[in-house]
Order: sequence, then structure tokens, then C-alpha cells
Amino acid sequence: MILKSQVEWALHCCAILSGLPEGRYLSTKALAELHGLPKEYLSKALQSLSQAGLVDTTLGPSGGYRLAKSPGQVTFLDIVEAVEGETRTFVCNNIRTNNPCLPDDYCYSGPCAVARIMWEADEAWREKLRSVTLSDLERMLVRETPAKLWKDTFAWVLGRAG
Amino acid sequence: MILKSQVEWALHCCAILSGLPEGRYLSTKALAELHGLPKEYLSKALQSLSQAGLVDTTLGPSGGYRLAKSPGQVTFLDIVEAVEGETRTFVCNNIRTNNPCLPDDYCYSGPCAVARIMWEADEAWREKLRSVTLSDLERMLVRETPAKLWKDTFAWVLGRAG
DNA sequence: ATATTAAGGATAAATAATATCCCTATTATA
DNA sequence: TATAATAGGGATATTATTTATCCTTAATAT
Repeated sequence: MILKSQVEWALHCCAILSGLPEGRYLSTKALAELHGLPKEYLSKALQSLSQAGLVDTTLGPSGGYRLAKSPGQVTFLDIVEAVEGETRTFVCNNIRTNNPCLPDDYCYSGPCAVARIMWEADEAWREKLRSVTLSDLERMLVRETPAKLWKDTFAWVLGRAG
Repeated sequence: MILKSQVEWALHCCAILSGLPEGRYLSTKALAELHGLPKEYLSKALQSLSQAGLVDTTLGPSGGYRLAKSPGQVTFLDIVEAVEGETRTFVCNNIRTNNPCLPDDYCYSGPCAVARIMWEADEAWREKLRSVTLSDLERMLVRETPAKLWKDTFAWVLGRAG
């Protein structure tokens, strides 16, 4: 059970968009080059972000993506769910209903204990992701990235941003 | 990103094994029938539990599986990891190293902020699963299963347990 | 001896993830 | 107004993973 790599891509792309000055857009092409990713497939991940309302887009030369909200308002969970979907990691197939001892007319009400416990763990995961925003990420990245590299990267980005 | 259905199967099978009297074994065949599962494939899940040391096995007629520890000593995490493996849900491919602004000689030390955050969420998930044991599950199941059904089920099981 | 079991190897089928290609409508800019 | 660059999205291909099935082997209770 592994998240799609598009989740990683989307998170890193959002980190860059967080640092973009107000009103500027960055294209799929630039984001793909910056991260060494296949442009066409990265595009699908960015489309997911767009459909989820996390980014705004504009067409034409100098078009691309920008955050639709302030970095402090976009959580990791928003991004993960936009790309990965909102389905829980544990799917209950209700195999208890196959029990040969079960009366024909019996009907379980509510999910079984196994599912409830697994879903609580899912919720703990979500809750953690909900507690971290893009501004938290930005703060961590600024602290751990050499100043020159950070500066060079955004110079590179701004040279390509519409 | 969805857990294999073998995880669900293993959890339900362990719930049954938890209720088995000391020293008795239950076969794959019985567990498969009880849950309406393909015997050969369920067998792979049970083998995983065996390899992880969660269950004991014995061969021959009246052979099968029993818990290797008391239900209070087996956590959901033990079972999930036995079947699903211990890999984290988020895999970091270190795409930051593709940054064209990165000096050739530069070498990142340690995982990036994105990975650290995602791994914290993974750890929250694990921590929740680690906090629930098979005896917790048994308590919940006893409470929510009609007494007659519970009784009939274990009569059925004991009629097949070696 | 015989029937039954777990273990595990080999292989097949179905599903999901990872791409690639191409067409359309939009838009900045020359 | 023409041109080039862009996002959106449909169709399709490739690869990996999940879900099985089948078969052989060694152990064991009866």
C-alpha cells in the first residue's frame, strides 16, 4: 500500500507555488523541469489540484498555476486527497456476512469492529495531515535549504513565471 | 492507495483464533469457509502471519493455526504489517535532487521536509494500530454480535478445530 | 497405509499506477 | 490579426501490483 508518486510531485509543486509572488503563474513545463518529472503525467496531478480548487490556472503563454488560497490555508490533507482521492485505506468487504451460521434474515447494522478500528487509524493519519499547511512546509524548507540554493531556485522560477 | 484485502481477512481470522480454546488448531479450510474466502489465497495470508511469528501451525488432519501469543499481546499493527509489509505509505524519491539549480557537488543530508511530514502521518497511523490488540477486538465483537450467533459460530468452529 | 494438513513455487488473470500522444479552446504578445 | 504557448482532457499503451489457481513436498493424526 503505497501512495502514488503524484502525491509527492503535487506536494513539491505546491511548495514552489507557495513561494510565488502574488499574481504570477508557473507552467507545468517549468514545474516538470524543476523536479525532473514527465510533463504530461505531472499535468494530470496538477489538473487534480485544479479540480479540487487548490490552484488557479490561466491559459496562453505566461499561463500556468498559482495557489488559489494563502499557503496557511492549504493543508497536506487537501493536497493528498486531491491527488489520491478521499477513499479510506481500509475497505471493508463485510466478509462477516458470509458466516454460514448467520440466519438468512439477519442483517448487520453498521460497520464491523475491524473496520471501525482500521478507520480510526485512517482518521489519525488524516488528522496529522490536516494539521500541517503549506506555510509550515515553507518554513521548514527555508530553514533546511542552503540560502544560495533557495535564492537561485526562485530566481530560476521567476525567470519562467508568467 | 488501498490495503490488500488479505489484511481484512487476516484480522477476521485472528479474531476467530482469539476465541479458540488453548491448544486447539483451526485449518485454512475452516477459516475460508467461515468467511467465504478462496482457500488457496487465504492460505498465503495465514502463511504471512506464521512467518511473522503471530501464529503457530501444525500439520496433518486436525492441523491448522492457533495464536502464538495471548490475544492481548497481538496488536492490529502486528497483523497489518505481517500481511502488508512494513514499508511506509509515502515513498520519497528525492525529486529535489533534480533541481537544475543544485550545484553538482551538493549532497542533501537527511530526508526532505515533505517526506518527514508524510512519515509523521504514517507514524500516527501505526501508533493507533499499535494501541489496539486482539483482546480489544474480541471485547467489541462480543458486545455487538447477537449472543446466539456468537455461540453458533464458535460451535461451528469447535466442530472443525483439531 | 491413508487422508489431511501447511509451506511454498510457478503461473495466470484482473486491476491499478505510470506514462505518452494528440486534439481543443483560451490567451498573451508580436 | 496571426502565432505560439498554455491547461484540459480523451484515448491508449506500458508496467507493477493484487488477486487468485494449481501443483508438489513434507509432516502428522488416525
